[in-house]
Amino acid sequence: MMNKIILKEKLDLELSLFSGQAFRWKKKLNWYYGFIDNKFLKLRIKNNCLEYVCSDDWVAQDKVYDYFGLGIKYNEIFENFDDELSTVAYKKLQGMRVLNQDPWECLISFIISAWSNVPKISNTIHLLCQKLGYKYILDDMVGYSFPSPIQITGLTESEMKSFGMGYRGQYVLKTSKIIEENKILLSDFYNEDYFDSLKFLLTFPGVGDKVANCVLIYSLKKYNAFPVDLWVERLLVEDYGLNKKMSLINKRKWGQNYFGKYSGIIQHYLFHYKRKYNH
DNA sequence: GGTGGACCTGGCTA
DNA sequence: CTAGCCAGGTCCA
Repeated sequence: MMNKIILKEKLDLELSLFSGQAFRWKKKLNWYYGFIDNKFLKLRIKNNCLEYVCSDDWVAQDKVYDYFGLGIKYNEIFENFDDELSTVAYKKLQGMRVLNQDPWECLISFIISAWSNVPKISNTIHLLCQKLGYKYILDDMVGYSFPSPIQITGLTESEMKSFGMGYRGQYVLKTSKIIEENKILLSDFYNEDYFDSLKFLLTFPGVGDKVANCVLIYSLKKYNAFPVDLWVERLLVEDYGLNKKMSLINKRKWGQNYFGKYSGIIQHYLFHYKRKYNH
């Protein structure tokens, strides 16, 4: 059954799903296949509507709406912020939304992402899901749900290695154990502020300032989170005149201070713009 | 508190 | 085809 959401905000699925914030979406014949609220579905844009079809389980409209953060008015954010490069990036990448992904999947995905590259990250996550996830079928596409913490704790080191996790395998295992043993619900951090959430995320092995800020901006709605990766660092030095030697944390703080309340959303535009157009 | 190396591994490019 | 470089960083000394 087809579901429709009328769009008031601009939404570009290609840019939103393939700008390096999510790693598991697949495109086929104008449909984008993936998981929202842990259920397999497909999406497309048609006549200013976001259309989606679920596989087995129903996905509520507000979950899809929320996944793309459609309640946030990007026009206001960028119009109220007078900065040349941000404006250029915004115009060039209109419709790119910062996603609100599942925090657990996001945490593990970004631990895996450290010092790696997107094709490899996607492949590793895919192998993990294929091994443990629940299998869904929609049309001729197969999807595997993201495994729970307790499922991951059951894996052996050699299995982790076979997914291509490298040294990150230990981090993923340990983090899963901590979450499982302490019955931690990452969704509780929707109600905590940025600083407390950051402090807590940093206690997990394999989670440093960059990964923590990714989890905060791409899943926990902390819109002032500001991940400083290689690209953003280059951008801050080359385009905003920061001293190369400034520490990563101070670069992050500078970004949050300069770009303001929605610095994380602006960051994502600048990040993708820099990577795509301005090597 | 801040700094410099080491680090699994596969994709990518010469 | 193969070598060598590089990648959405983190940890530890």
